[in-house]
Amino acid sequence: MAIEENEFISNRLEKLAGIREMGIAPYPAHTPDRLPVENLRSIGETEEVLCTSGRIMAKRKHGKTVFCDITDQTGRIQLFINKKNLDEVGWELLGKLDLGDVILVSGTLFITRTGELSVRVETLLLLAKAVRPMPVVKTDADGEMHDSVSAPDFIYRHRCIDLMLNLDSKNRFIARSRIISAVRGYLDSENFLEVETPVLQQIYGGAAADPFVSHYNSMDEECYLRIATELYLKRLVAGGIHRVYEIGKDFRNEGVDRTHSPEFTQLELYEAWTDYNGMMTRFEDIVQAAAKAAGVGPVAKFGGHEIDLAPPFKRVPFIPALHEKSGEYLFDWDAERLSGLATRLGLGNDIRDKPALLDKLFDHYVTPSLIQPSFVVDYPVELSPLAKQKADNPRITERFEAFIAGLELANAFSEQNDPIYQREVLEKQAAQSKHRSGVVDEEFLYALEVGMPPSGGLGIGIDRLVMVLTDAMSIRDTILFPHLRREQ
RNA sequence: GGGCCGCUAGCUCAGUUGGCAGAGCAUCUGACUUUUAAUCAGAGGGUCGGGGGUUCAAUCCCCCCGCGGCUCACCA
Repeated sequence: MAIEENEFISNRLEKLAGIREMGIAPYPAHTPDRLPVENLRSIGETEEVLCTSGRIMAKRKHGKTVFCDITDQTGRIQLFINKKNLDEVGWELLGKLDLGDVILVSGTLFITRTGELSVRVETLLLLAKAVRPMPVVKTDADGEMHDSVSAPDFIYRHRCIDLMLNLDSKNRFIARSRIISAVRGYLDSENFLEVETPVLQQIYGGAAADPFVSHYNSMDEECYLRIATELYLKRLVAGGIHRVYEIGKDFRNEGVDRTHSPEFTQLELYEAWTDYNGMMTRFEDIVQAAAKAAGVGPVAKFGGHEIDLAPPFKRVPFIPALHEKSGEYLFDWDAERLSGLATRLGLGNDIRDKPALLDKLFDHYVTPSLIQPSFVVDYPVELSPLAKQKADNPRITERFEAFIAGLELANAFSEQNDPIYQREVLEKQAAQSKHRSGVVDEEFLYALEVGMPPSGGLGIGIDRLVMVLTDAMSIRDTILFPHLRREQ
């Protein structure tokens, strides 16, 4: 299929043909040594002939002088191209260059009358001709952007354009990469071992979510994309890898919104000889490391809030907080009464069981107030099938969820390691839940039966962490290629 | 899946109480040897998301569909 034609593309294709007719290869195989644009800036004025390359972002023609701005990953620099400094071929080539073309230039560096460091171009080489035009962004004297690309679907579908033109977006993805790197660095320095567990699973578990279903032809069996790594990582703890983590994609076949993506990146770590208190410290440490990597100070700005990231984070007990915010002792209400309240609040009327109702009501009453980093602790046991109960109160578990800016960022608990209790819970759950077809993960239970040391486990939504640290209002802005419906 | 909003030139967006489709930037032609949102003169560029309906006439009103955003539901 030929590329879609329009005035702009055919225009450029003609120039491309013209360049070929000149005997110039428009996509040469390799380039001579070049300096990053940033290096030229730090060198400043010089009579030495230097070489750099980049994409043409602006072109200002003045007869026999042409000014171009080119950019590479390190920055922008102006080219001063004068007919008298260039050979005839170079000058003819210049006439066939457009915004977006990738070029290589060499020349000396000088400062123009208006005070801008510029390359006095002596040789000009084309490295890649752009046949598709890209939007032009201009910044006026007040620093205001004109014609920036803002349509969300355009940005998500053509991320290459977004990265070229929207500095905020580019910086966000750089920050994301550095955050993940810093998290790894922290965990590695604490002697955690990074592992990889199956993405393609015959039994999925570790969370309550609908999976993506696939089919393995040669085995002729149904399989699933993982929804969590939990049940595999705990087998490793039982096996003696006492500090272990995985950073990877989980897949949940559920609705998409500002804070949910069908494939998202999760860190799960498990650590023996500690409990959920240890996980709070780990979470605080990881947030510190990530914030530092993202260049965020002790106070992060997010959606107009100022968020103080300095530890220790606030502890908010689940049940007392719910009682305080709702003004009612909801934990003592029965399911019917809770359901009535939920319905009146417009929270949906199809929820029947009490724990789910409490969770829903907590979301309504308490979560929006959790702007500053907070650990919601001591969840009702029914909401936490894989967590250990408190020694002095079996109705609640040693579990926390971490919230920042009203976003749930992490979930952690003292891991349940009683194989008899765990089997009961999982079998009951498998029988009731729409998410399981009556199947429990026997290999996971086998590991608990062999014996797993007391451990803490922590899962962190990396995309949401990036949201908080880069002031992104949608999870899609933190994912390079978010899932979109197919274009018709 | 429900509700609301949006879709107009390559990009950002006006607009029409239903009557020849608009601007800035970008593109093309010309002028210009230190400009920087360069400037000046001229030109081209549209299935007004798609389909159907109402009407003398639809980009505009109605219906269906597509895509997107927000929101609700779902979601440990």
